[in-house]
Amino acid sequence: MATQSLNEALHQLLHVYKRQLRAGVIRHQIPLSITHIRMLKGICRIPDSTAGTFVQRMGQDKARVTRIINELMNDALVEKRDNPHDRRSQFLVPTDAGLKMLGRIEALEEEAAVQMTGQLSAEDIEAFMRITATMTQNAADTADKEKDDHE
Amino acid sequence: MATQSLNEALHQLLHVYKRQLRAGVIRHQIPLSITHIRMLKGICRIPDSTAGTFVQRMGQDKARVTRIINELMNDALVEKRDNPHDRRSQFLVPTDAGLKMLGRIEALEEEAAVQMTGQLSAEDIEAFMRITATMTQNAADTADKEKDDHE
DNA sequence: CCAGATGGTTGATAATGTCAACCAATATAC
DNA sequence: GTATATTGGTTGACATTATCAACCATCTGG
Repeated sequence: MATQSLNEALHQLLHVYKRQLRAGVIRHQIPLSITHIRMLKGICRIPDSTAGTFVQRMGQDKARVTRIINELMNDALVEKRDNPHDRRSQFLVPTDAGLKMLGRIEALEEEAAVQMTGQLSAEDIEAFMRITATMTQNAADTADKEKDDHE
Repeated sequence: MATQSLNEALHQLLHVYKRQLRAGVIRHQIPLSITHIRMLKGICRIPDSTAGTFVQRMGQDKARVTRIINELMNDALVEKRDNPHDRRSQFLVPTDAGLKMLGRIEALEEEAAVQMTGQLSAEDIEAFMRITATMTQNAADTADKEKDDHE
């Protein structure tokens, strides 16, 4: 298998996917970047969200997670609540405006998925989900292994 | 099919893939970013490369392509040659140093591909390539359609 | 009680990506 | 032959993404 083509295929997919999302963001008039959208979505859907749970789940740098959360708070889309179990940490909850924004985000994501998957069978999509889950796990395992090697 | 999971699967894949490549860049001591690597690779492999052909093939913004080329020239990895057919345009060719760098790039990409595809069958990989080609085409078609709509 | 670890914050920087305005050259239409 | 439109590429500017380091407050384990 040409390794070149796997690498290049991934690059191109990443690129067009992001470009498509950005176009959708404009079309749906969502005043948020892609990462803000993902995070707001997560806060709306997952109870007891904290900065730390996003670091875990999204694999994002905690500095960046903090900044995104602050920007969502500045936009009055989420609020912080005390975490009675750990005063270092705060729970994140959506505001009414955040919940309303979620509706538009869901429309955007539905549309993006439909566009991406046109002409693909349900089997193909399921295979894609399974294969990308494996690839993601492989890549994450490699990174963890490296980190451990450095320690 | 949960549209959320397709979107999130793509985000996570993009993220871990890039992180893995960056780790590989460090490990192979390649003093280039991912985009510089892709472009140098393209220049080494494809005759009559110009800024314009990269814009076409990689779907990248021409401003960015120009900047990357300039940086590769500054690093003495590529050179420009006159294009006798069009004085606006220049052919890009690798230098000896660029060709040597290609060897390391190929090692990096081979390793990244092997890591990503661990535990996947040849059929899975082939399915992945086919499905991502369709998705990339779908997303690109959507973007082109939109652009036409605006004109 | 205290050293070490953890959750989160801020500063700084690099890479990626886009848009706009521009110039030189080419192509097209008349 | 010439004016106009288009194209290839350049530069300025800015936003988003991503990371690392240093730090503070708090928690954990011995």
